[in-house]
Formats: sequence, structure tokens, C-alpha cells
Amino acid sequence: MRQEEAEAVRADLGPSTRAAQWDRTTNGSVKLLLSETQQQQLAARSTRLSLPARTIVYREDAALDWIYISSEGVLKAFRELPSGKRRIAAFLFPGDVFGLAENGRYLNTVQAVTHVTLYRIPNEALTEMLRSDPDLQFQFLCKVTHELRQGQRHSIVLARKDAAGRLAMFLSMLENNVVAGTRSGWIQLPMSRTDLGEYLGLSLESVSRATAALARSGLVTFQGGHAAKVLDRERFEKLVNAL
Amino acid sequence: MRQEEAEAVRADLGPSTRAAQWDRTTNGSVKLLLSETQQQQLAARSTRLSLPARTIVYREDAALDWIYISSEGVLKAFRELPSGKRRIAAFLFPGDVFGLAENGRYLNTVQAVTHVTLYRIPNEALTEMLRSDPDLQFQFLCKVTHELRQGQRHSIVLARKDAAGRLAMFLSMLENNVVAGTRSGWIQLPMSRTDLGEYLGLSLESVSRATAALARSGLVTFQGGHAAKVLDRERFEKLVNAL
DNA sequence: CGTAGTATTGAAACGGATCAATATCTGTGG
DNA sequence: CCACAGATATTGATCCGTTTCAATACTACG
Repeated sequence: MRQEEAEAVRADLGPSTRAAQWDRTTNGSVKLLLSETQQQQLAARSTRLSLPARTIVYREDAALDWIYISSEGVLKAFRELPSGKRRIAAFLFPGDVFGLAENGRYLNTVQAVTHVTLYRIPNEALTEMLRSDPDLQFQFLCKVTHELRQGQRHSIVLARKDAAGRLAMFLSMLENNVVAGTRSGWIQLPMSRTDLGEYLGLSLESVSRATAALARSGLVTFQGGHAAKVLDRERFEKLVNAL
Repeated sequence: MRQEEAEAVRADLGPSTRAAQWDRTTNGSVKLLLSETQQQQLAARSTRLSLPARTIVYREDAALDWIYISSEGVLKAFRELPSGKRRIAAFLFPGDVFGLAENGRYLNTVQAVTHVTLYRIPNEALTEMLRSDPDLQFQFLCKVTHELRQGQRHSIVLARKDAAGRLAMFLSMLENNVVAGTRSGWIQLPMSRTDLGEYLGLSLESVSRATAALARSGLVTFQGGHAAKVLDRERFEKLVNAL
């Protein structure tokens, strides 16, 4: 079904997509697939960064200077609310593009959750490339479109009233984001319970209770708080889809 | 501040945006501003539609055939959940582009809330134009980016725990969407309480109680259930920002 | 090995969902 | 123009789950 979607995109765009095609990464998100020329151009203008966990990549309201592409690790994009609370808008995984969806100023603060490696491209260089290369720009259009879809999924999660259901949906989402090479069945949870709460719109106590509830009812086991495994697939999926 | 953002976009893109510029409509959303040639091209390939309230424009999972631009009236974009419940992802106002953010299949069902007039462009014709016109494509990139931002705002609303606060944020959002010419201060609420509930993640009873609460505390008056006016601006804004 | 940040668990209270009854609005036909 | 019917909206009472406050347990890193 995912595969079908990718096909459909190619069909929609016809010949123009041959040089720069869509594809889905192993982590389930949409990845930029570039022609050799495009890769060279991007590589020539980008800097590779290696950042430890907790590093802030940029802050909300800062001037938009660079566009980033995540290569390894996990990051979080969040906003600080007037009350001091935080709402995490999205977690960023390898292959994700960020710093793109804002005009002149970054909208969110982006911070590394784990150690990460990123590619950083000056905003002007990228927009210059987009301007002169419709195929490349189409890649980004699709990328943003995909993020829009993710955002809508997030809204659906937030509209659920049951904490366990929200958590299950989040785990399900992470499952589709498994980086190739992860051991069978175990879902890595690099982020803290607080992060989960800020993403799911729950207090961290509720997150804790939700994990306990999933474990107690035998749907999922947790290992050390940062890994999970679905035990009862059928009931798990039923919960996920019990919207 | 909005104005500043628009400026920044132009600055980011430089000369390439001269022919096809960004602008903000009076309703606060981002509108496509096209060159004469682009307008002619679009006009030549689009059909104008006039639809009564409640008409379904397209259904989720239907094949993506056309892209739409709203001209008059209000629509809602929603998904039917397995349980039969609905979640409204967005309301669509004049100037909004929709049917764009999906690949091969529409993601949401779109239905007219009021009588609407739309422009409909065959998908292939539009993608053809985008392929050959980077400036035009950039318009759409920015448009989708803006929708992404709206989606994030929606997520923030949904993460609030207090019904009155959610409703106040929605009213505030509508206020920025006022179509030019609306009488001073009155916010039009063309959608039903049920629609509000489905957008805000509340039961319609809670929406009703929230309106009652806002009225009782003197922040807002409601007139016939489909118009509202902020009475105590200061306290209203305080509530909106009390995240 | 200890300390600080992180996570779990418990008890009480608040707020929204739900069920249920009544009221209002809208559009249609007499 | 009015009356009626179906849909939409308001209001009330109760239940359930999340939040909050608080105390304890765990984990990771120096």
C-alpha cells in the first residue's frame, strides 16, 4: 500500500520525476532521492555536522539561515508556550528534512535527542537550486506534503481521549520508522517520558501509567524504559485502530 | 509581524519571486499571487464550480483527479475513523488550495459547509505547469508549507485540556480569517457545533458548555449560534495565550 | 559509589464524556 | 404566513480518566 502510493506519485508526475525520484526510506518517511548531479551540487554546498545529544540545532524565532537533512539519530522539534510548557510538534528521523517549513524565522526549536549527524545547507544555496531545478523542488514539495500528512496523523493521535491508545499509536508510528538493522521486533524509544508526554499531550505520569497499562494487559513489554516490543499483535492493532 | 513574514519570504527567494509573489489574503492565509501569464494558463485549464452547502467535493481514498482552489464560502476537510467518528482536519476558506497534499488518492473527504464557489484544475494540467514553471511551483511549495503551519497550530489547540481555551483559540483563528467586508467585530461561525467539536476534539455538549462559559464570563457574546463577538479583548487574549 | 535527573506509583480532585431530557432553529408543506 | 417535523443546540446529573500533588524508586554519569 505504501508502495502503491509511491507508484502513484511517479505516475502523476510522469517523465519529470525520472531524474529525481520519490522513494520511501526504511524508516517509513519520504526521502529525497536525487540524481547524481543534484547529489554533487548538494554535497558541494553542505556541511556535515556531528552533534551530541541535547544539542540545540536552532531556536524558534532565530533567523532562517540553513536547511538541515538528518542522517543519523533522532531529534525533536518543539515550541515553548507562554506558560513555559513545551509541545513537541514532531520527532525527526534519518532522512528527514527540517528547517524548511518556515518563512524567514524558524518556527520550532530543534534539539538532538540522541547523538546525531546532520547535513546543513545554506538557505540561499538551496533556494537557488530549487529555483533553477523544478525536479529538485518537486522533491521538496513532496517532502513538505509528507510532513503535512504526519502532522494530520499527530492531530488524530491528540484527539484521542485514552492515554494507552495514544501511546499505542505512537509506538505503531515508531515501528514504521524502524531504522534498517534494528533487532527484530524491538522498538527503540530514545526519547524521555517527558518528551513522550509533550508529544502526546499527556502528563509524564500519564505516560508512565499508560506504559504500565499496556504491559499489564500483555500487549507490549518494555525493557529499561527505552525499548518496547509488541507481544499481542492482534490486540495491539485493535487498540491502535480503536479510534 | 505577519507582514514581516511575507517580506522575509520575498527576501529569501530574491528575483525569482518577482513574477509570482507571495502575499497574505485578508483572511490571513497564504494566497497564490500569480503573474498574468500564469493566471491565463490556470484560467484556461480550470472550471468554475458553484456548489450548495453540504455538497461533497471529493471523498477520501478517491482517485486524485483535480486540484481545487476555493473562491467563496467555507468547506471542511475530514476523515471518517473506523469507529464512525469524524475528525475535521481543517476548515477551508477563500483562497485556500486543496486536493494537493495527497499522492494518488485524496486523504480527506471535503464537504461544503456553506454555499461555495471553487476552481477546479485537472491534476495533470497542474503538475505539467509546475514542472515547467519553478516560480509557480514555489507558490505551491509555500502554500503547502503554510498548511503545515496551520496543522501545527491545530495540534497545539488539541493539546489544550480546557474546552473554553480551545474554543477561544478557534475563535481567534477565525478572527484572522475574516473575509474583507465582514461587519466590524463579528466573527462568523458558519459551521455547526458538531463540526466545531470534531475540529476541537470535544463533544458537542462540551462545545456548547464552552460557548456558555465564554458568554457567562463576559469575554464573548454569541448571536444566534453562528456569530460571535469579543467583548473583553484583554481577558480574551489572555485566555487564548494561556497555554 | 553517590548524586542528580528521570521514572514509577499512590491518593485526591477537577473536567470532559456520556446519557438523558428539553429547547431552539430550519426548511418544508399546508 | 403559519404550523409542523427533523435536525441542531442547550442544560443537567453522573461517571470515568487524566491531572495534580506528593512520596518513593530507579538509572546514568561523574
